[in-house]
Amino acid sequence: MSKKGKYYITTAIAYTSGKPHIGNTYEIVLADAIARYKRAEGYDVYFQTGTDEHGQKIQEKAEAAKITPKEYVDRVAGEVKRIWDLVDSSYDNFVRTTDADHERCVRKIFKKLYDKGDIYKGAYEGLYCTPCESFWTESQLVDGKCPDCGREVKPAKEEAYFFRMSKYADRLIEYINTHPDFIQPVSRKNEMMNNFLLPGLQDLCVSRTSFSWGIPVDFDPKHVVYVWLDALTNYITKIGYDPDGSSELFLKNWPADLHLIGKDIVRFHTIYWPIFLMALDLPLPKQVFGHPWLLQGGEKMSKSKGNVIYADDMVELFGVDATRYFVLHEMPFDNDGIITWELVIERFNSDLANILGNLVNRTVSMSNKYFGGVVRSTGVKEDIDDDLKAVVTGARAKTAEKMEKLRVADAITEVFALFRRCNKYIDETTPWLLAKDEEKQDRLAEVLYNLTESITIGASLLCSFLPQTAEKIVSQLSTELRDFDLLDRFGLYESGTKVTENPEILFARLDAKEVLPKVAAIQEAQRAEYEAEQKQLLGDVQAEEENAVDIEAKPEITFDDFEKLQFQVGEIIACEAVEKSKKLLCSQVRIGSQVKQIVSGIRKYYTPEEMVGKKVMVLVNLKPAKLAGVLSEGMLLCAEDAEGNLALLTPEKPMPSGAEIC
RNA sequence: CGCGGGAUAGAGCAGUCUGGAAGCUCGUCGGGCUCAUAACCCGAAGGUCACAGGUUCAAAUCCUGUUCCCGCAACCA
Repeated sequence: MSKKGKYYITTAIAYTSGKPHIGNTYEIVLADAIARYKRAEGYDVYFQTGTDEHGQKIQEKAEAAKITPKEYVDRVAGEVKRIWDLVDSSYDNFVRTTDADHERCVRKIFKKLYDKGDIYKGAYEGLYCTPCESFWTESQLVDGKCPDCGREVKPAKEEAYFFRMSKYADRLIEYINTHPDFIQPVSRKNEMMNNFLLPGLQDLCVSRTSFSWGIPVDFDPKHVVYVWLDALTNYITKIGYDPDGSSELFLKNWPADLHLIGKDIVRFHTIYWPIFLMALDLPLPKQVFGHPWLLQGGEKMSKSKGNVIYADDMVELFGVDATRYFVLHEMPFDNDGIITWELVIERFNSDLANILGNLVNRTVSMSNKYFGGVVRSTGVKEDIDDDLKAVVTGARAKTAEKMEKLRVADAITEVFALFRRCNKYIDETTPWLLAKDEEKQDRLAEVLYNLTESITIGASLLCSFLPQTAEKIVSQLSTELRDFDLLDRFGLYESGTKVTENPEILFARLDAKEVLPKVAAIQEAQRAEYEAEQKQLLGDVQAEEENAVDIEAKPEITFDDFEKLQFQVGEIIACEAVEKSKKLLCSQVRIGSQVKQIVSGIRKYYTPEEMVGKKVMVLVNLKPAKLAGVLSEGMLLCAEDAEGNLALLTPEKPMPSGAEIC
């Protein structure tokens, strides 16, 4: 086969904060299908995946589990790799950001960028969001909250290193505009341009001192390298990039042909990553594809709902190839896809069992029944054969066209169109009638030959998507998967070959009534596990000692300033949760002779029932505002500890409603 | 008026960029067939393409407005 050149494909490396679910697993299967397909087409493919193992979140998780971060990531990375192997992914390299060679190279890269002046040392005074590991400026905050996750940000100051993003912004904009295929699907490109590039890029803080689980900065070891700089560079470090001289593998494979990632991290891959590469004087990847998500019945998967679907559960119930088939077939191109157990069963039965499995089975059975298993080409053709042959020999081109555009779901549909055509051919030729006619034995043989040949070609196309099944099929036909270059030719199946005598059922039909109870058991176990985890977390919190709290001091105010605030005792006479909101309670508060409606973010700490009857401290003259669409005419005062737990303030002795607080 | 995405047959989706007879798969109903895993093949029913305007010879597709849904964000008052 003629070599078509190299093809370097990567998935995002999985963050090792927990076990990946089917939505995460989808990415590796998709990448694997593309990698296998490209190999079959004759490309020299290098397929890299792995795990992203640094960061504060992991450090915290490890502490919670009372093990070292390394032990923690070893455990999770092992789990990730196990699942990747379980779904038959054919990666060439499974990388971990804790690998020594990666760490060494990241240090060098950081140093190089520092020496070059693209990274400079500064002091960061700003607001920090712990879960996102991100600093934000006042102007970036949306209503005082982290614009990424919406959680609290804390004032923090640290000495830090910054990357001059703005220096490269114009070049990046130019690149994106002149390379329309760079960001796929296109809708994401506009998002990046409008939201980040055109408004202007800020310099990015690329080091942290607030935790230690990361790669130390070479020349200033109390800093660790920002996780994204660490993670993104795996695409080059792990194929042998080195500022002091790169390996053959790197020189051959870079730039990457495709970074396959989830749509949530498009920003990092199409803005920060290209800019880092420009700074290193390296070419940019050819394409970044931000794939959509699989949603469980239209909802996001969450453990608390017990609706998370894991690859190993699916594999156990349906098998590896059925799992691969579902995620590949059901995932649309740029909108989110839906997965439910019912849909999986439906696809399994109608496509895998009925269309494909049954076709192979009936074909092999007929060869056995009529010719003792021997498949012979007799050359007794009829016009009706032509359409079959046209469809079969044209399938490769059709599939290739879809794959070229990364339309993997459509590509697999094309392969199944071939099998559907075969089923139709059986009806058109009615072999069972031919069998009854002595004079038509040669025609019958030719029909079965055509079918066997067609299935061989179909299986050869299928092998990128369902490798095990493709192998099983050709094994039943006593032949081998055929080279892609030969798939537009009909008639290469060796005449006189004897197929298997007892064809194994490829996919036994499933009965939803039997499968769904197993699903229910899985979901129940998940909920139980979640509750146990929550209980333990709660226990840990309670066990913690009571800590005094220091908060940042505000500027001194005058008595006149204080006089502007009017506080009164209010009695809560009614209270209900605010719909469409997770945190808010809406209370009717009697203050003297008037009643005010006040919305408070305390749902986590008080139920509506226990609120009623309380005498509380109210800031009365605050300008009314709408929260989550509900009018709020004041503020209930609370004390807050370091964890953000809240307690309402109430008069220490009984006081009437409306009493002034001064 | 926070940002973005969406609304096409009972279900899941394509088609929208580049206007030109509403499509695919599943399900339902009817028929055919019996080699096969109650599988396969053929046919039918089922849609005012969310709603209302507009542009056009022609709109699911372009424009304007409205409603509803979903992410994210918001939500400490």
